Amino acid sequence: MATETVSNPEVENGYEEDDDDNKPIVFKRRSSVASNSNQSKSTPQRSNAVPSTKGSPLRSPVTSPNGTTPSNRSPTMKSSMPSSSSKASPAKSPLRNDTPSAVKDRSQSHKDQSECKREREDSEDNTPLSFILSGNSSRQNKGSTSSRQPEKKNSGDRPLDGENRVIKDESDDETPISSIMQKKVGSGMSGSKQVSNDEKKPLAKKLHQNGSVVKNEVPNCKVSGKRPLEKNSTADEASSKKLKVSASTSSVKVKQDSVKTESSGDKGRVLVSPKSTKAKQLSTREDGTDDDDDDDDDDDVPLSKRRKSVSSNSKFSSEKPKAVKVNSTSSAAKPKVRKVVSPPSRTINKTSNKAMKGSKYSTSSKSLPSSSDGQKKWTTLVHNGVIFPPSYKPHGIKILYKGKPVDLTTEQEEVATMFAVMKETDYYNKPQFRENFWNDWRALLGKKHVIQKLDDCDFSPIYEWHLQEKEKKKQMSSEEKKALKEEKLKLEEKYMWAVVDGVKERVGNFRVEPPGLFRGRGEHPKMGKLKKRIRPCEITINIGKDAPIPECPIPGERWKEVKHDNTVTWLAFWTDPINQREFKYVFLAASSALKGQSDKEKYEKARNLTNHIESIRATYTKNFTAKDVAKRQIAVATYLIDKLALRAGNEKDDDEADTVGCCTLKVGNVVCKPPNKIEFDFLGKDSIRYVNTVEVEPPVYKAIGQFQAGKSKADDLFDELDTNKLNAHLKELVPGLTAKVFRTYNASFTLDSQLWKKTRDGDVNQKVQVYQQANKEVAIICNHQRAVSKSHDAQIEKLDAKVKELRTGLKDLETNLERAKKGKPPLEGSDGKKTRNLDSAAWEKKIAQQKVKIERMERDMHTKEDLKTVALGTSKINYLDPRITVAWCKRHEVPIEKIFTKTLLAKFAWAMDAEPDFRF
DNA sequence: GGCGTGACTTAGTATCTACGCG
DNA sequence: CGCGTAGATACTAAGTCACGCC
Repeated sequence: MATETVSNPEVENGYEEDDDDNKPIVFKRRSSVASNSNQSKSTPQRSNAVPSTKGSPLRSPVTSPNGTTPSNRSPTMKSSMPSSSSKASPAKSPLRNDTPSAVKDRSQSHKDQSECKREREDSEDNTPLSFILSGNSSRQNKGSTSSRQPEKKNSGDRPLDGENRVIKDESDDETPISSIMQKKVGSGMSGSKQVSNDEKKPLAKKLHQNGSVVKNEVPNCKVSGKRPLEKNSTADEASSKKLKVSASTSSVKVKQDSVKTESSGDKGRVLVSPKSTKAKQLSTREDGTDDDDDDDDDDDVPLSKRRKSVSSNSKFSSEKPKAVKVNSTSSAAKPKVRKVVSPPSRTINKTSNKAMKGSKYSTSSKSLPSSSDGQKKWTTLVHNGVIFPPSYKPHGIKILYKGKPVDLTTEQEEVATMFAVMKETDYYNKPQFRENFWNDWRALLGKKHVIQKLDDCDFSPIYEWHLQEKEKKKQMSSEEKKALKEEKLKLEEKYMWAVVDGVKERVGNFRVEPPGLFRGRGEHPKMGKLKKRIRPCEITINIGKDAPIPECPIPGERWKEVKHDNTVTWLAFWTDPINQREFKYVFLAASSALKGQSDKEKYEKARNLTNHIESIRATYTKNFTAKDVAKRQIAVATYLIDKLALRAGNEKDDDEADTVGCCTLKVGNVVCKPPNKIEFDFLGKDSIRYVNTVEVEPPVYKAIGQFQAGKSKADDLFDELDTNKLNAHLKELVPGLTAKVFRTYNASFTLDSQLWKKTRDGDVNQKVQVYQQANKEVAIICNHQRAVSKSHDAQIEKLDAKVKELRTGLKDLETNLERAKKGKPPLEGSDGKKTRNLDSAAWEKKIAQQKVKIERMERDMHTKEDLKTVALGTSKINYLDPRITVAWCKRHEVPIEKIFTKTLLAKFAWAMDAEPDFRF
């Protein structure tokens, strides 16, 4: 929603920026630690502990006219705001449930809506529609098995009823890594003024302003970025990084003092304070422009001016003027050279070769490949290729055919084992899976084999054996396990790293996929097919021209081909054995500078959409009634993508699962419900079901009706449209714009506004809850679902039992209080033991503690129930601009590691020095 | 324009790990 | 101090989108 820039106490009271960027931020450490994740996770709100409506078509009760089962998941629709026009329809408060909390929710949601409306009005409509509207989306899961239901959307708006409650233990946190990385949110930071300033302004305006961004442009993660990982990294690596830090700092004109070394505990990380060097360096290097200037001084610049400067600095924005540039990465970039084997990289980084041998990794301070040039992704690339899975060791266990043991060759046994092992999975009984498996296995058995029918095979002996092996493994002593692990590590170590332009980077998937049975999602026509073992002769290696060619790990075999293409980022690839038209690539890990760079560009592109969203919405709104059908379809499709965060929807082949996205929606996926609601029900990516009923603008409603007219259910709704046309159109509006940018935009925008709006004073765990709530909003908008864990019900039951127990205890305490007041001794405990005699005050204290405990546990329970089908991780990893999170953590003194795992910290290294007042 | 190829991001789930609890 | 779990990571499937060719 439009950011309601409610003035934030935190801000006002202030955090102040330490003007001096040089000081690392130190967050207060609170004492006890145990602030467990549980608490941090729990959301205060309780959603009716409701029974999941598995299976039932979920509709948002409110929105769906027929009010089907209230679903836990059905997001309440917040309002069906028409897109650009600011006539937000009055809150329709579609609450799904009327539990007391829901009621509360509703009122809150009304409020939010009106706020939202107001904001939108003056905010030039930047609120992602999806956020505003997706409200009542009730999505559900694909499969029958797991009931993933969509969450109600409104939740975020619900009052965090537990928010201010003080919870014992919760206040503690350890000293955050973050603190190390963050800038102190300290005193009198100009930012605070700016912020409050900001607060009065419509978001849209703000968005054009904030200048902090510039500083945040930190393509290079090398510095702070990698620090967190060092903990685990080898000495070599660590040293290399340190080197790099210094190298880079010195190589660029930067304020050196912004680079800090600080140790957290004894981890000894090297950190860069927020307004770091990196940013400057990078920006300098990258675009050849030097942001430096804006940097620190920026703080004195009114926000209003700042944002502009940002734009001129950020790649994307700079693109604006020149259409061409915009696309830097994509279009402009790749073209011609792509296929050409890259020119010899001239500079060979000698150190890197050495480095591979395990010595030092001196870091070239040079920069990241800037993808703005589009073509060259690296100059030197050194790596050791890929590692292959061990060859199959036969176990000799025989399957039974019509009750009798059958001899199998090693190869036949291997495949039989793949199947046997899946005995307890859903796949095992799926006809399609069995058929595909049988076809491939039969080819190995040969036509004349004793085994003629899969159904007559009994694989349980192998399955039993498999279970035993698993158990054995589990029973190993921790020493044995450790030894095994080390051995594996030793074997793999050399494949884990690559040196890119002199920088040691982790390789993502350096293991060649082992053979197995294809586990396609949903009703995939190829499920169960044998994924054969990949041999070296099928693998193409991509490596620097002057780097040593990795030795083929399988004796007597060789690579298919060795290329030296520096316009691509893959290190190796092979063709997918299941789909010969596709490839499997080996890339660098997400923590690499190369990935970080493109990640940052992605977010900048989305962020730039803020500057155009208004006109885009105006355009499509105008075209809802266009004469030309194609034009109208584009308008409506864009609207849906914007409003509901739908995926583009490329065409699919028959040999893939039958799923759709926006452009491929079928007439039957959409039902018009007068007067102007549309019910969506389709399988999207990964065959995750999307069920949502939304109110749309009347012209959209009418248009959809027209698109359906005279067609059968299986026909394309948008028959004049495909993703190419849609994206071509979007590109006309804003260079570089494609359908998926809207998802990123909506997700990040939502997070940003929710955080600004909802964060209140409180302890860290309460704030973390606010974050999670916002994260959940996003997950719901994007329809990120997960299967309910097998043990979910049991866990809830357990918690429930505990709560009951606690309540009984509470009663006893209350009885004893009464007795104490009357001067009577306490009753005996349930265990028959004598209870200590206490005075009233002591009993009261105990009662209060007990209540807190109960509330906390109930909250945990509800959160668990609430989130059982919502996957928060996906959006965090892929859609939420980490700078929003970093800035929020800084503003509110929340240790960043409460939000990001170690891996995510490494991945988002480039974002770590975002300013506290960063706005998406 | 439509289609196939290629490269890269996004996705859910399987498996591993670390941590709190009895 | 072992056990069970939740959370983190690994794995790989399934998307998006650009390009080049016809």
